[in-house]
Amino acid sequence: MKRVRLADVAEAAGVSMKTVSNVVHDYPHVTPDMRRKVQQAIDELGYKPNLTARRLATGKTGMIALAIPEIDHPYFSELSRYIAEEASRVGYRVIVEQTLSNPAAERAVLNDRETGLVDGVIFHPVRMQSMEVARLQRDVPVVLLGESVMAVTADHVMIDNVVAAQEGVQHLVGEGRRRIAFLGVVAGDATGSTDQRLLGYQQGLVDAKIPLDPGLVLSVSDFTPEESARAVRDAVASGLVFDGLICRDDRFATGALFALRQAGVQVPRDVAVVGWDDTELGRWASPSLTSVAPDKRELASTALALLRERIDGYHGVGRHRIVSHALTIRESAPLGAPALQPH
Amino acid sequence: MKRVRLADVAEAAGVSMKTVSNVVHDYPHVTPDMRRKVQQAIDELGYKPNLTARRLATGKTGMIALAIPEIDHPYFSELSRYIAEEASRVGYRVIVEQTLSNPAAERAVLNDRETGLVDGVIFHPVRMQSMEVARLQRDVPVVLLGESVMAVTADHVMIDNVVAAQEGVQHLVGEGRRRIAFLGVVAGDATGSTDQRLLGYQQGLVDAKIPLDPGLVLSVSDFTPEESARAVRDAVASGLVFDGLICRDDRFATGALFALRQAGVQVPRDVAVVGWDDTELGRWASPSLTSVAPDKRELASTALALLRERIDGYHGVGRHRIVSHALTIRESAPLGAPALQPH
DNA sequence: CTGAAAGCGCTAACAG
DNA sequence: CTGTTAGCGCTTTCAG
Repeated sequence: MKRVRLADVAEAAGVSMKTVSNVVHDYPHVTPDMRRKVQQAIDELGYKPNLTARRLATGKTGMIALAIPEIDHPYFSELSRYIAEEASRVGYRVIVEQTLSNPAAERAVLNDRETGLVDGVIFHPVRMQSMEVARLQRDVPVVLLGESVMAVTADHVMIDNVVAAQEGVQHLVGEGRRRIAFLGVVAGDATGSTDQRLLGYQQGLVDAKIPLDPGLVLSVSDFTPEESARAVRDAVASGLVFDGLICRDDRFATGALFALRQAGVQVPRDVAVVGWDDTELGRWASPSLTSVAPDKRELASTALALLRERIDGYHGVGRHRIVSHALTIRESAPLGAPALQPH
Repeated sequence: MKRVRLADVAEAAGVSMKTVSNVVHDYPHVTPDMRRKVQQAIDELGYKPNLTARRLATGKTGMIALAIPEIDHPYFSELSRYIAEEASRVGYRVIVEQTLSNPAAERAVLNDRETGLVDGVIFHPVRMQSMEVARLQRDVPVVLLGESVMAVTADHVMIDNVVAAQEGVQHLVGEGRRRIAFLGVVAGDATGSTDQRLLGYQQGLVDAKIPLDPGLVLSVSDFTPEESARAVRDAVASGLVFDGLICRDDRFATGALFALRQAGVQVPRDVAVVGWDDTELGRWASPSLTSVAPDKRELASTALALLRERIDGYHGVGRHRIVSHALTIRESAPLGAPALQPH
C-alpha cells in the first residue's frame, strides 16, 4: 500500500500543491468550493501528511524529550503524567528517555541522541555535574529538574527542599517528637536533593533547639525500599531510639514502614514517619503516609512554560523557579496525636 | 550557532558526502587514513547527523509509540519501563502516548497521529472495539496489549486471564476459604479483562464445587482505589459475609485493604485478598499483597519481537501470544494460614 | 573504493 | 487567491 503524497492529492484535485497545503493547514484565503474539492480528494485518497518531511522542511519537531532516571518510580511516573498532559495541551508530544541513573545515558541525553529529534528536553539528572551540563548542552533548549545541577545555560525548576524538610521536622516537633531520625543518605549519591533535605532537617532541629545527633542520620546503600527497610531494621536492632523519622522519599518511607512493622514498632504511636513526594505508594500505605508534596502539576507546567520560551527563541541565562509544596498530613504522622511519652 | 551538516564536513575534509556518510555509518570499505581524516573533521566541526533528515531519506524512524491509558498507573508504569528497556536494547526509542481511556485519543493513536512518526505502535486499548481497530489501523504495524480487542491485522499479547483467576480462587480455596468475592466490575468497562477474570473466578468456584453467589460480585464505579474502597466499605456495611477477595487489579486491592482495615476486618485472618498485576503498590502494602503476576518482562519482549517482525515486513494475519504468569504469594493471602473457622 | 546527483515529502518564498 | 520552485539534510543508486 503506497503512501499517498501531497502531490498525489494535488493532481487528483487538479490544483497545485500549495493549495492542498493551504487546505491542510486551514489557511484563511481559500475559496469554499476549492476547499471542498481538495478536501474530497484528501478523503478519497486517504491522505495523511508525512510528519517527518514536514519537520525537515520546518525545522520544528513538535516533540520534547523527558529524561528521567526511572519511568516506574512513583514520583517520576506521576510527574510524567502531568508533563504529558501539559505537553499535549500545548501541542507537543513527549518522548521518554530512561537514564537509569547511568552517567553515559545522561550524557547521551544532552549529546548526540536528541539531534534534530526534539525541540527541547526536560531533564532530571542524577549523576551529571553542572559543568558537564554546561559543556554538553549546546544546540537544544533544556530545562533541568531536581536539585543536582545549576546550569547557566539551562533553566531550572524545583521546590524549596530545605524549607520543606524544615517544615517536616517542625510538624514532628509540634507533635511532641524529639528523637527525629533522617533516612537516608545514599553512598555515592550525586544529587543535591539528599543534601538539601538533610540540611533542612538539621535546620529544623536547630530551630526547635534540639541537639543534632549524627547517629540519627541513617545511611542506605541504594534507592530501593528493600534497602531502606534493611537500614531501618538494622537501626532498630542496634538499639537506636527514635520517635520520628523523616524520609528522603516515599519509597524509603515505604521500606521504613515495612521494617518498623516487622520489628513490632507502631506507627505513629512509637515512631511518626514523614515521606517525600506524596505518591500513590504512600497514599495507600498502611498507615497512610504523611508526605512532603511538591506541586507536581505546577512543576510540570512551569517546566514546560520555560522550555517553550527557549524554543521560541529566548537565549538568556538560566532562570530558576521555585514551585510550591505542602506537607500532606496522613496517618503516619497525624495532627493531634502526640507520642505516648511526651517529653 | 549554525548547525554543521554532512556537506560541511565533506568540504572541510576535502572528500565527498558519500565518504563522510561511510565513515559515520562505519562502513567497512574505507581506507584507514581516509577514515582518520574524516573523523577529525567531524570532531573539529562537532558534526552530528540530523535524525529527521535521515528519516526522510530512509523511511525508518527508529521509534515506536507506546499507547497506554495512564502513565502513572503502577501496572503501566512498570510495563513501560520494561518496554523502554527492551526497545533501547534493540535500537528503538519510545514515544509515550497517554490515552486516558479517551475514545478519541485511542482513535488518534491508530489514525493520523502516528503518520510517519513511528515505525510501529504497541497499544493497550480500553475503549476501542475490534472492528474499529481493524478499520483504522492501516499503514502502521500494531501490537495490541490487554484483553479488549482481537484484531486480525494486528498481533496480540496477553496472559491467560481465565486460568490466572482460576488459580487465584484455587489458592484461596486451598487455604480454606469458601465465601470468595470478586472486586470489581466497572460499569461501562469495555475491556475484556474484567470479563475474563470474572469468568475465571466463576470457573474456579465451579471447580471447587462452591455455588456461585451473585451477591459476591462487587461493582465499582471507576478504576480508582477510592472507589474500590467505597465498594468494599459498602459491602461490609451491608452485612455481606466473605472470607476471600479476588481483585481485578492491585489498585482495587489496595483500596480494598484500606476499607477492610477501616472496618476492623483483619487481613488475611478474616478475609484473604488477592490482587492482580503484582505492582510495587502491592509489594509494599500492609499486609503485602498476594497478586497475580504477569511476566511483564516477557510481555514486553514478546510485544517488541512481534512488532519488529511486522516492521521488517511481515504482513500475515494477527498472531496471538500468551505469556506466562504466576501467583505471587504474600501476606494478604499466605500459604498455610487457613481462615479462623475452616469449613 | 570514492564521487555526483537524484530523490525522500513537505514548506515557504516569490511570482503571477 | 493560486501555482512554481528551490530547498531542508541525508541516503543511495550508479558511474568512475
